Amino acid sequence: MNLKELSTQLGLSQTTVSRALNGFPEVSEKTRERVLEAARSANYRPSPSAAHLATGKTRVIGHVIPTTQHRMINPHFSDFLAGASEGYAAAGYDMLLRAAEPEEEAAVYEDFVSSKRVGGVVVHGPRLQDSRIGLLRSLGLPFLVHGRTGAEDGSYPWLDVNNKEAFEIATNYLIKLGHTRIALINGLEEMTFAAQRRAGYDAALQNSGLTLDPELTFSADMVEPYGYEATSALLNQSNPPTAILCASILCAMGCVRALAENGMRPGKDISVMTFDDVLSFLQPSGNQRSSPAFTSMRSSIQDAGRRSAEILIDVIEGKSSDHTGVCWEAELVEGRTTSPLRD
Amino acid sequence: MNLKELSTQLGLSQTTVSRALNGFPEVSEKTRERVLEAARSANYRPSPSAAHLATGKTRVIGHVIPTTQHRMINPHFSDFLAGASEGYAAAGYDMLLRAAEPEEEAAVYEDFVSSKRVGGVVVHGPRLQDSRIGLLRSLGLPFLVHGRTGAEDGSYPWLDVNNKEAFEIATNYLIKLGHTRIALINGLEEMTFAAQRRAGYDAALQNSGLTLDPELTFSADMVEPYGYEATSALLNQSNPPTAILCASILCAMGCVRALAENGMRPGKDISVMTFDDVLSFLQPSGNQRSSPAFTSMRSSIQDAGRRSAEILIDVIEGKSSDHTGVCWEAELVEGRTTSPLRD
DNA sequence: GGCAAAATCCAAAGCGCTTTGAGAATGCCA
DNA sequence: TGGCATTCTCAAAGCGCTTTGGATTTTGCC
Repeated sequence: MNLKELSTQLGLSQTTVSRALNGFPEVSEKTRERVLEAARSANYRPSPSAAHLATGKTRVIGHVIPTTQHRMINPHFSDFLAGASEGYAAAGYDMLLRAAEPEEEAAVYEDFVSSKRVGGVVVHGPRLQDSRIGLLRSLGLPFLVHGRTGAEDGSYPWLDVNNKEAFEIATNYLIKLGHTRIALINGLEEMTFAAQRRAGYDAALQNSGLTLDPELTFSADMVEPYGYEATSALLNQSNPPTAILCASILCAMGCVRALAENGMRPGKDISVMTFDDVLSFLQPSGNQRSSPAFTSMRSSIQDAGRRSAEILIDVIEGKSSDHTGVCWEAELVEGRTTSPLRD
Repeated sequence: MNLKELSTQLGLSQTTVSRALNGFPEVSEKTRERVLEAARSANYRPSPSAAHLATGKTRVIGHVIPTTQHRMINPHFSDFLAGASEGYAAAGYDMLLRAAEPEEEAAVYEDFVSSKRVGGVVVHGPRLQDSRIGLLRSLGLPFLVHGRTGAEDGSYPWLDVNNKEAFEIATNYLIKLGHTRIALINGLEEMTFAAQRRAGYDAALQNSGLTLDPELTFSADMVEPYGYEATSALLNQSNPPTAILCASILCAMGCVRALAENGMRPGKDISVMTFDDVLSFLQPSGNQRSSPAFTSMRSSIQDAGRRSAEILIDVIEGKSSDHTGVCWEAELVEGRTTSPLRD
């Protein structure tokens, strides 16, 4: 069933039917009703390709999946996508995914533009210095950054968590509990989010007059085994920390695993705090209770995905161009993995 | 830059240029070279929408993301997608994602067909009785099932792991170690994969003359807190198991967490085995070693995604229609979480 | 009742590509 | 050198939609 068939069936022109379906004012309410009803019962869907060709607009948002050498798929990334896809679906948009090596990413964006495949893209994992912003701007491809670059100047749309503030709060929380040797198991510090977290951690320590011990800080991809490795290394030190701050709940789980192997209980023998992206597969489902119950700074990455989708669509449709940047505050959640320093 | 511009620039007709680009034999090698070079230097990309309109074919594969009430995004799902998107990218295909409530899934497929959005779909999470196969067949939309339905009759393409065999092997492995009280923390048994795993477990116990204790088996979504809950419940029983078999490494991690809280060490005080989908974010990255080192049945879900993509593309392009079903065997990996039953 | 204005509706062009059916150029042989 | 079979190239139609500019009908008002 296409427009032509539908319109002859209705005894109307294609113009009128198209206008009726797209909500143009030139068509009477009565006719519109009749058209909508016919379209519904005939199960008519306009062809997105034809519409794209005619209008130059496409209701598709592109995301590039980085395929690193380790084939590491960031679960944070997939939860973000899940949220975003809900946002898209609600607005009648679709999500297009393309796998690419990091060095191919620029070529993918160029391909998106010259083939007119997508109406906009979401940039993932921004770095302090990120050439993608300049590229996308020069390509004229609408975009939204999940996170920020280092030199974020309000000149492009982004959605981010206030990572510096979050880690300053977390570190201060541990300091207030009496801890002075606080380890940081951070993400890759070339990434803006991790650099900001580091800055928050540093600031809190300095404001309290504590010294930064380089032996207590780690920086790597936030996977479970990394949390395990880093914690094992910490426990082997001559003067181990009394509190550990993790950048992701995945690291935190690896951390707890290492502690358990060494007979240490988080919240009793040592304090553990983490940033919690509310990853879906770590949440209790159904009527089960009990999560790891970490003391954490919490901000749902899935919600961020949903909101990002909405903002980007607004940008593409020119509804509100004043979205330059949105910053969310993380929430402090007190769990059972922290306690005042003993003796 | 479009075809028309490119062809006038070359002093050729659109036909010739199109044929040169698409590898038709009617054009001389010399001309083809010239055309390809010009296309490259002009950074020309044909419009997928226009090509779609002209040919009726679209190089896009659809995936439906189920958005359950718990907003649970299966990390197994996302690792599969990561693999699949690599397979698509290699063949010049793209992946289209659409979020939908489970009950909307059928409507999404109908929409895909009537709007001609995709050239095929991958069906995720097949159940023993699954109406989607019949629907897709009647819609004439090419598809591949990741997994199988219960009544798999070789009449549709699928890629699956031999789950029954895998869990029979795993259970037998534990039995050989002397265990007789073996718990199963399984996935949702309405799903085929979980039902098959259950069947393998049952078969192994029966073949060894062991009795099935319903108190030792659990069935739910495979998230970490579920593994924790189930294990906690098991440890509270009057006659707790001496071995636990988990359906996912996520459950296994929850299981180990519960054990640790109760002062039990896997591989020492109790044996733990799991199915390992080789989830990327649990793998050590870089030069770190050490994973949880579970004794496990292993099969990479990311590889499955990649292969699924290849098969589905073959089906769509009519290259090989004899792909009715592909069954992979899981590999037994001996880790440090199992040991012979003591006393 | 008559006329302008408003409300409806329509034919046709065009988006960028593929592909059919036919024409021009080339090579080969007698 | 002429005639025929190949080889290469082309103009034009069509895919399903939107949108311009114009035609037709209805309405409002004196």
